[in-house]
Amino acid sequence: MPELPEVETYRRFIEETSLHQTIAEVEVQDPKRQLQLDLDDFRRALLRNQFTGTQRIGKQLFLLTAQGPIVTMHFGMTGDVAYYRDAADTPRFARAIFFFENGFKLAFLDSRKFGRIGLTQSVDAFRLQKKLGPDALTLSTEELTQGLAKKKSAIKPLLLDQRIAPGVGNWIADEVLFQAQLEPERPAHTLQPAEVDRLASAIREVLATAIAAEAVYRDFPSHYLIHAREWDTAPASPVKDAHLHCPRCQTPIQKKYVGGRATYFCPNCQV
DNA sequence: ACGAGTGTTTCACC
DNA sequence: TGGTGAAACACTCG
Repeated sequence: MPELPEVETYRRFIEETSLHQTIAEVEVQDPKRQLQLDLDDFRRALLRNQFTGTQRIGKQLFLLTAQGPIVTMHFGMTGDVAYYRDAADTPRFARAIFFFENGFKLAFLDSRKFGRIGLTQSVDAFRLQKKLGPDALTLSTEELTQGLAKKKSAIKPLLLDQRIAPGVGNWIADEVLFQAQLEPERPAHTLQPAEVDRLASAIREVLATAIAAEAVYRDFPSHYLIHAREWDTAPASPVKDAHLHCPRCQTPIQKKYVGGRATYFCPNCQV
C-alpha cells in the first residue's frame, strides 16, 4: 500500500531499528528485476558500511551510509520493510535482506516485485534526474499553482504526476479531491485560485493525518472518503454497503475510471 | 476461476 | 513537443 504515509512510516521504522550497525552481508533474490545496478557493485558499496540516516521525497526513500553511497528504495505497489533476528522469522516475500553484524536483519518485502532498489551519490542529483517536485507533505499553494500552470488535463491524473506532487497516490488523490470538494475530471486550468488553495491544504492535511495514524486506514477520521472504498468494507462485514455513502451528504459514492485509474467520488459534493 | 489492483515506465498514436 | 491511453511488469487476494 505504499503511498507517502506508508513510506514515511517505513522511514521512521528504519531510523529506529537499522542505523549505525555494520552491514555484514546483502542478499537480493532477483537482482536482474529489482536491483538497478550490478549485485556485486551493490554489495561492495555496502559491506562493512553502515546506514547513518534517512531521507524521503514523495514515495522515494533514501538510506544514507557512512561511506557515502546512498541506497534508494521505491516500494512499488506492495513493498514493505521488516526487522527481525531469527532466520525462522524471515517474512514472506523478503526480496532483499541486509544482514547486520549484530545478528539482526532489515528486509525489503515485495510480493509483486514492482519495487526497486538502487544506489546514488546524491539525493539532489537523484531528485533532478527523476524530476521529482516538492514533497507533497509540505506542498504550498504557490508550488501547486506552479505545477498545474498551463495544464488542461483532468486534475486527478495531474495529482498522480510525481513531478507535481510527489507522494500522492491513487487513494490520496481521491481523498484530497473529496476533501477539497473538487470533481476528479475538472480540467486543471478551470480551477480558481481559491480552489487550488483548498486543494493544497487538503493534500497537506490528508497526508499529515495519514502519517499520524501510521497509515492504518481504519483509524482515519470518519469524514474521510477512504472508508467508502471496497477494500475497507470487505473484512468481516456482512453489510457490504455499510460505508458506501458520502460521509457529508449520504449520497451513494460512485466509482469511475479517470486516467485509467479507479476513482471514487461523491457526485453531489464534488464539483 | 477470474478479475482487479495502492505504482511507474514505455510505447504507439494523435 | 506534449498529452493520452494502453500495455507491461508479477503476484496475491477476494
